[in-house]
Amino acid sequence: MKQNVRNSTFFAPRFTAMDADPITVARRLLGQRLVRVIDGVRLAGTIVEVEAYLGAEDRAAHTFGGRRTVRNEAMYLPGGHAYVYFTYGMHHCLNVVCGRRDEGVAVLVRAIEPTEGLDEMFSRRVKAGRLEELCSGPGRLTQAMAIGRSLNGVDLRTSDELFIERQASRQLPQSAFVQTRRVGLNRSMDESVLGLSGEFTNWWRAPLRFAMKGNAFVS
DNA sequence: CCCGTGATTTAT
DNA sequence: TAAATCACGGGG
Repeated sequence: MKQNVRNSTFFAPRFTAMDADPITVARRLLGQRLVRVIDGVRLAGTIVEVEAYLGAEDRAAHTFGGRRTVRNEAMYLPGGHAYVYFTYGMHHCLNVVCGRRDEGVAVLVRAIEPTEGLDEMFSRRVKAGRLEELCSGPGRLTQAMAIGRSLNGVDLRTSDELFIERQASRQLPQSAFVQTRRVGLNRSMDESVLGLSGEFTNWWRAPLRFAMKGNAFVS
């Protein structure tokens, strides 16, 4: 039975405050609701884990050094757009572009706590495991929600296929989330480099991963 | 720990 | 043209 999209939750207010810097947006995104609509069916979950990528000065960012390629072009769109890329020959990753046009900054969505369309999401996952593994990981959540390159560059503030609904009425207090180094980065980024700001920064150690404290759906 | 997988980037 | 890389996931 397909869920009728014309219900109250479908018209929940959109989360649109994505034109700030990626660290601010990362914290704001925790607790918001990521929504994917396919054939009128809602797939949704609460964002519980994200990572900030700081652009030209960030060794781990696809836009490091101001690099502009066909792949990362969407990351230079204005804040509020989606940057979806394909990696390791089999996984897609979803990023929320932040800041202003041409800044090249974004937030990677690493995990959500699934709340709607669980059956549909399980059926899309090759390995249907426990609920805690359904959308916990950047590649897992894109597979469960059928987020692929066709959604690269869409405006999350206006799209009816992929968007974010305002869930938490205010920003989470610092005590509600943990901050750690980012996952999956090459250790060569451990060397400190002189960033654009003129200060030495260690991008491997930089605490740019944000996760809701004690949440079982964090990857 | 290791490997599948293939687009993208970088080196030659 | 070839090699290396990769914001990962699944299996041992």
